[in-house]
Amino acid sequence: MKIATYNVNGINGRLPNLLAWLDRARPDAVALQELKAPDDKFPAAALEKAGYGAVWHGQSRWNGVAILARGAGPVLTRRSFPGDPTPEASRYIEAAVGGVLIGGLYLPNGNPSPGPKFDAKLAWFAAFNAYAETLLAAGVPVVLAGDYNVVPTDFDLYRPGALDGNALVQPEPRAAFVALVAQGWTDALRHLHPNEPMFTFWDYFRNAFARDAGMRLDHLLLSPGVAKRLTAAGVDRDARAGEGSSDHAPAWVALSP
DNA sequence: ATGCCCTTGCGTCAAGGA
Repeated sequence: MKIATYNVNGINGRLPNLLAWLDRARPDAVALQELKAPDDKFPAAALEKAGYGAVWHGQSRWNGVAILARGAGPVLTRRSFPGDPTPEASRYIEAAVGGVLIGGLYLPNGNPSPGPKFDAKLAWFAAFNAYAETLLAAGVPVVLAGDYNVVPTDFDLYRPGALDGNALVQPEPRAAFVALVAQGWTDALRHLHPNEPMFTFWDYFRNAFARDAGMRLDHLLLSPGVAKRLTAAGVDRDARAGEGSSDHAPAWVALSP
């Protein structure tokens, strides 16, 4: 079973890119972020035609998350999590696919830092960590997949110091990510690739992708039972290279049955 | 210190992104 996370940066504007990647990568389940589309503009018919059922939580212009499942409908469990400080923003969706509970998240960016947006990021992160702990306590197979808007360490960044002052690299969100993983989750890409950066995002500015001036922002955290089934993990960089691509690339894990 | 580039909306600019 292959599970991916992909910040599409506008699902309608980049629908051809998304469909082409689905056709190549054939993931069984996908968490999507930054739909930038309200619920009634979600391209359900086009995805259905491509063989994917979907549940979504849209919002006009910003945010927006969805979960896709190949050859099936994801079984929706939540469109926000208990304790979400800003449930009016579409940043979480959760569904069961193939016996795995998938939490799809889009954590607030938090810039500029410091400031109210940074404070809101930390508040969202703290509330999410509390919810994640209840998922672990439930003992069910879970994958928390999404754009965490955190560069966990300097190794996850093309040049240490390149983002000084940026909300993505501040000690507080980094500590929150460490605390989340410490609950018992496995950071799948880092676990299987301890010596490669595994970037998932490259700025549109300054020819960043060609220079490989990237960062690792998109993560798949596995509950203990799922982690035992982990056989491979990667980033589909070719999806970032194409014309009209998102500034993120899909990240994925493969699980044994 | 800021812009670079790119998205969406009822819009020919603003706001958010990272």
